[in-house]
Amino acid sequence: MSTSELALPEAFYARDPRTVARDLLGMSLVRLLDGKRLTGTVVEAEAYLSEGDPAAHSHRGRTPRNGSMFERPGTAYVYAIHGRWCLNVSTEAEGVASAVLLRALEPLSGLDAMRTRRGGRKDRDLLSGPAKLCEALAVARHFDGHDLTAGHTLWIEPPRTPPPDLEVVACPRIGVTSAKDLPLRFCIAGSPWLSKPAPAPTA
DNA sequence: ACGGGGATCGGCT
DNA sequence: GCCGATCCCCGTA
Repeated sequence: MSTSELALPEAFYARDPRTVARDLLGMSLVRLLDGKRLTGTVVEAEAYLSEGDPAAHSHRGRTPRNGSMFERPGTAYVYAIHGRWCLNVSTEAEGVASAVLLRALEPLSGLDAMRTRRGGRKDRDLLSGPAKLCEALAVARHFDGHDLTAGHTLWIEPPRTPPPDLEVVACPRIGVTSAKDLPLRFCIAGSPWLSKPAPAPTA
């Protein structure tokens, strides 16, 4: 069907996951579903590093599950945790295991479909968590290995009207049991759409 | 408003 | 069999 020319290219993802996570803030995630366009603005993302990061799934080497983390930058890595799906993007370089986890989005379009899929929860809770956004956008295991740079069915693109001067805060990641203190969670400061509040930016 | 605990299930030991 | 890169419900204030 349709293919978007706007999808962020491999070169965007072929950088340090911290840089990619920060630069993804303000971008639009687009999901084509049943002829409808469901979109949201990325407001929260976490980096998982290829080296010195015991919280990364790839820390103990390649397995059948985490293989997409090693694929070319811009490849989707979808994994299950506690019976739910979460969406990552592979970063850095092919053969190097690093990724950015999409943790929260601000709803932009296709809200009715999202509300249906999320069981009529408050709009505030449609996309405010890594597994919530996957449920709202119908992202599941079949997207593991999907090429997000192809502009097909699921991709990320720049916003129509670029927001002026985004204020970004970095803080520790949510839910990890190791490497708790690394400031690898990146949020748009003051956004009401985060999975959890983030500290105020240090002036 | 906030925090504790249970549900849930695929992947790995 | 155990352990999560989670979510939701149900207590308390």
